[in-house]
Amino acid sequence: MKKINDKMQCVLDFVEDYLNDNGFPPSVREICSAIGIKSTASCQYYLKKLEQRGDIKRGPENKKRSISLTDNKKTEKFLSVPLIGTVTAGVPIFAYENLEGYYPLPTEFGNSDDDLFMLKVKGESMIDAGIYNDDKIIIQKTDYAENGDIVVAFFDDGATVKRFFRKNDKIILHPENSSMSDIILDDVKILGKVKGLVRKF
Amino acid sequence: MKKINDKMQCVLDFVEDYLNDNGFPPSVREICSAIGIKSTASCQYYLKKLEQRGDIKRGPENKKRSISLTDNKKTEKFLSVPLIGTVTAGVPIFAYENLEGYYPLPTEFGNSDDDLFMLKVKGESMIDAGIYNDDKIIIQKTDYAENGDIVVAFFDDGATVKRFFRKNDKIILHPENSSMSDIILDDVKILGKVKGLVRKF
DNA sequence: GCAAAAATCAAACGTTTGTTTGCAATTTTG
DNA sequence: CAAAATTGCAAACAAACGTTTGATTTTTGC
Repeated sequence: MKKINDKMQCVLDFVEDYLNDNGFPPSVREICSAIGIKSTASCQYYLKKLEQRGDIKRGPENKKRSISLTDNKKTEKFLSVPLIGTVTAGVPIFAYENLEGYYPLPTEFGNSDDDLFMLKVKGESMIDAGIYNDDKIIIQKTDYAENGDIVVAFFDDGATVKRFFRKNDKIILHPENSSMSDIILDDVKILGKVKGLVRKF
Repeated sequence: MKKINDKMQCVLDFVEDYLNDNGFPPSVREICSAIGIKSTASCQYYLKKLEQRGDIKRGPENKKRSISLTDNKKTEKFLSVPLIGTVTAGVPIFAYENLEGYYPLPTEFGNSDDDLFMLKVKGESMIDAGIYNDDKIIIQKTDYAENGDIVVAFFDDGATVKRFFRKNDKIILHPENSSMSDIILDDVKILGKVKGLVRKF
């Protein structure tokens, strides 16, 4: 009884697809007509087996459309991190206008998506640290940085990615690019630390 | 009519939670008792408003439990790509033992997860191309490559990442690292092309 | 080839559930 | 304050749906 056969797979596939397409589960009769069986009893028959195998779960008796996928079928946990478009002076970073969408990330980057965001890198100022133009960097919100951290800081009316140092009461924003020079400031607004990046070739 | 008020928010929250907990949507009456209203008509009233605002979607008339969240609420679509641990000679790459888990990726890397996999990079042979040790690279399965592609090839009993060239009937696997030299072969088994990477600092 | 098991069906039944209607209470607005 | 809009209720209807039963067909194992 542990084996899965064609029809069972059909039912399972259909339920998955239907859920993906509609956001709610199919009814028994919808499954019937989808996989080409004429009796709802046959469908029940398969559903019972799929439940026994642990592929699906069914709600309490008589609840309409109460089929759900079990965890081993459900997509694994992941983070959904806001991808910020442009950073402009004045407008708060996380204003809706700046939001380009949400980006899925594995949980290894954090436990909650609350303190993470992403930013598209413009420029070559960090190429020696392996951060290239158009990379999407993953940033953990914080206003504090330690020496050597790669940070996103507010500078010159926009966000900039640099390596951070504090020396003799001055802040040094160091570009990892031998053709560029350090930015030295009295104070700086730090948006977060760079925790990772995603690149598309 | 564009504003959301407490009760509407309650309904919306409940629907979201219910969907998360059960995998299928609540019925109108369940919403009623959850948020403490006694008439199903009142619930319809809120559901209609939420639908007008675009927060939820409702299925065709009379379909039971056909509430779904709209895309701005739904977790966006994403890919679930297998992350391969070690590549060993003999064992098929996609053997279960080699599978370290699944990794979420945005859909910009492909439409289906079928032809993608990921690999953890070991070594420094591609640092000049911005691929570092311990990076996770995203690979599209293919056995054909064009000049200049960064490929994953089977070489020396394992997978190696190199830039690919074909010249005078020879295959050149070129490491992007000035301290390493080209590998020249008569033939090579290509596993795929590198499409992107994910790095964790 | 035959008996047992598995798969499928049609039909009917009772529940759950979406929908509607009409009216009352409350809040907002001019 | 009166009119209008909003919010709420109870009740009843009809549609969609899950479930069950018992029979029929198909497959399987010997």
